[in-house]
Amino acid sequence: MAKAKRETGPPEARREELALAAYGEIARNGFEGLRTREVANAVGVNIATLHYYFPSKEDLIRAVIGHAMSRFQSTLAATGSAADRLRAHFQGLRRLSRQEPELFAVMGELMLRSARDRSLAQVIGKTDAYWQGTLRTLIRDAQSEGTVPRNIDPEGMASVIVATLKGVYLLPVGAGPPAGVEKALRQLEDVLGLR
Amino acid sequence: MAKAKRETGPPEARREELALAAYGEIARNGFEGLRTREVANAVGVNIATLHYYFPSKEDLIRAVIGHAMSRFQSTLAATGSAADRLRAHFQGLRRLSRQEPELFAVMGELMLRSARDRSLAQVIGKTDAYWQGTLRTLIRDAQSEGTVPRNIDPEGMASVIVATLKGVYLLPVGAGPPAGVEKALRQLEDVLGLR
DNA sequence: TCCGCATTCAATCATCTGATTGATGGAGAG
DNA sequence: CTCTCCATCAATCAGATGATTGAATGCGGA
Repeated sequence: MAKAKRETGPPEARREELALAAYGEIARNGFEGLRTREVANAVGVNIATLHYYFPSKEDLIRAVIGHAMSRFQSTLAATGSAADRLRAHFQGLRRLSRQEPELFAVMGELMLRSARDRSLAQVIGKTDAYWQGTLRTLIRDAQSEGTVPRNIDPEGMASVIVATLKGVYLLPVGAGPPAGVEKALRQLEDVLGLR
Repeated sequence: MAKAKRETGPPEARREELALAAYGEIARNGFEGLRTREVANAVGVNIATLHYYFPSKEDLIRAVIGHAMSRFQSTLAATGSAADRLRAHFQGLRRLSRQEPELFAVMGELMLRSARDRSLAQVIGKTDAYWQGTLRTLIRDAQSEGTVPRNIDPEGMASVIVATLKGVYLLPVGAGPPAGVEKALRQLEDVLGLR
């Protein structure tokens, strides 16, 4: 259209490029090590240019949050029986942790930071509630289908699953071998009767 | 006038005071917001004095790590049957999270940082292994006692418990109400037949 | 009393870091 | 061709931050 060529055009690409670079920077160095200069450098751009797109560092961080959260929401999409969708969820997280380990590093940083950032806490709280609610429903449905044992409380188990996945994926202990991860996941699946 | 009299007990007192202040600072602001000046201020001491006891910021952080880890190890001490000791462990964590919430904030920071700090990762990895190992043994013993169901894998369930507790306590979502915490803990206790 | 040692402080340094300013090149409109 | 923005850059600022220096202050021993 006539005027704004930046709404969806190439200039928007630069914006995303910068947000992406910041995302990677946080994954590698945490918020503690996030430097605007490094972000600009990674894109091969002047610091002033970064501030042209993001007036302040906080604005840049907001963009990173948006990116991370959107990446994450893609893990609950699946079809089939409730049990199948639960299996798919676990499997999807396994795959995601292999293909995009940075995402989990960033999510961990975001969760910790949410303790000191009200607006961030709100964003995360919402995603969290949706996640847990979806799991609760899936567990309940899977009980109706006869897959998940009846003596399990959907609400409580949803809490356990969410907490376990957070603990396993967002707080890595031995940087390299995800041995404990698989043990925990398998045990969860066993309790749910998914194997 | 003469210099104000210092309240020196043991020569280590000032050192601990500073480490404690840094500990509190990290609990409030995270590593991201740790400033040596603030730490010195909190103790009412000159920055140079801080550097007299801790040549570098890293040295100060090491001391904080030591303090946090030692505080944490006190949660596994208990006597009685394996089931009782498991119950006591959960109960002890509930109490600790009420009485020393800072400890969990700091532990969360440490866990995240361990991804970028090899020596820290080693310290935490050791504590983690000990924790998980103890739980595994307790679960196995509780199975012999007939409390915990036989179909549970002690190794896997220990992983689940550790991960769940980390997720629940170290990655707070809704800053205030620990509603989800209690749900998750109860469900874990139910699965273990502890209630 | 004098000396040495342990502590502490005021002042300062060197750098880092987020942010701003003014100028420049280029593409499209008239 | 010229005028006008958009995007970008080099240079710079102001404040923060980890660390150092050299000088006090007080205490115990010789």
